[in-house]
Amino acid sequence: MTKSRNEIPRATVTRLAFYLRELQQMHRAELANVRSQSIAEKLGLKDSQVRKDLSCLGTVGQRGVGYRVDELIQNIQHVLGTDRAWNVILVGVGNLGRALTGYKGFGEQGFRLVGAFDSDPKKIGHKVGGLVIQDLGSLASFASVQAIDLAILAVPATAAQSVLSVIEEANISGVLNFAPVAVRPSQAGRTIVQEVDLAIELQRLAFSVVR
Amino acid sequence: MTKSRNEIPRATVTRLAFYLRELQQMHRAELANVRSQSIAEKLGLKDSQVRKDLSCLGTVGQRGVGYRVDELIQNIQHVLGTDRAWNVILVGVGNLGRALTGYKGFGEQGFRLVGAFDSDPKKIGHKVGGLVIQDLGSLASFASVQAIDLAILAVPATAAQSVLSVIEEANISGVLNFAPVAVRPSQAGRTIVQEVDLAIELQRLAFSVVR
DNA sequence: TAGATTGTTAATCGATTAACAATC
DNA sequence: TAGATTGTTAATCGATTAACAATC
Repeated sequence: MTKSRNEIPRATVTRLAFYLRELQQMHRAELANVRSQSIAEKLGLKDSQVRKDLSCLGTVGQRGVGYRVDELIQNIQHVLGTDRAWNVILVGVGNLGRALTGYKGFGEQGFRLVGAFDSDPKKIGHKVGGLVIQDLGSLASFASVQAIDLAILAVPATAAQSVLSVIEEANISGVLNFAPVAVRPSQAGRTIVQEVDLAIELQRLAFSVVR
Repeated sequence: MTKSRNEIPRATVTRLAFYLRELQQMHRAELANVRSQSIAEKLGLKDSQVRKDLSCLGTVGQRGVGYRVDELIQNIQHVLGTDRAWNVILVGVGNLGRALTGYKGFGEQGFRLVGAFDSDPKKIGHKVGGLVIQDLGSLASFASVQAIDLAILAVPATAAQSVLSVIEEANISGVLNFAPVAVRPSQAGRTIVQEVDLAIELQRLAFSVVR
């Protein structure tokens, strides 16, 4: 079978999100049009790469002119699924979790932080970033009322796998895992986990510097 | 020209850092040996992928037995360059920056946070994570005395590019950029920048969930 | 030895790039 | 029209995988 029209390569998806970031900035600067070369230069890519990626959106450019910034933004958001709001909860209100509740970037891309959970009784009831910290035990009932799409997992490594089970049982479909351990969904193929490890990013940088 | 023995693909470098994380956990659990299949299962990869990656280390496995955990750890750290300590500074003590000073994972991988800088006079002189916040203006002189290897850039998007110039002038060779904007080193090829964007990670997750 | 697991090959798959016809 | 820039092709490059001989 040949590749369907709207199957988008993972590498392209990542770049589309970076294009979006630049385009939103251009939009704020009131630029109406942009060429593939301008985007490419900002991100250190080839212009042909940018055009190839953008062609996945279902053709929006004008030959001789370029792309409309606002149209591109809408198209990318539609492909990424961020043309609607996503309800997100934070699980684990430690050092990092606390910072994430104040992170502006999530809201700007349509991710609404609507709940915060922890298992430490000393934290429960206190507020963080405008949210009352709730007990992990009430996650399932909360999720069934609130329609939660995603969870940010920011608990210690030792707790990550078992907390993931709780998240899975609450029927949350995606997890962004900041815990420095690989967690695996128990039921095959239900919850999607995306790993983020800040120390690993630093290691990748270190490697680049040494070479 | 054929590929040199110690050129390691970027994709492999990233996975090696993940292997390292698992191996360190196994080491703490006092496991002496490990098979490629065990590592693969934990991370959702193929065993042949793991073996291929590990073969970049210059052969450490024993047929019929597996790999020695401690040997593997040392080899990966050597390749990544984290078999020595790295001096890191934080630039931008906002919400996220503050959390990063308390992030244990950096220290565990050999990254020492040795300085914190901000341009806000109200913050200067105060302490964060055991470090006195210094003025951005004193970054260059601090770096010349302290031998700084890397900088974590956690300033607002609007400031990122100009602060990068300050970092470059201080001869710091690598920057981990958390600012949600692409920054480009001014002098060609000197400072290496690695982008991390937490909102983009959430967008990638959203895409996976929708598909 | 028999059983297990690596190291490596070759095939396949996916991603990047240069080039240029199409066309605004 | 002339100039510019897209959209797309085909070539190249890089990464993944199955399979199995080598060997502990």
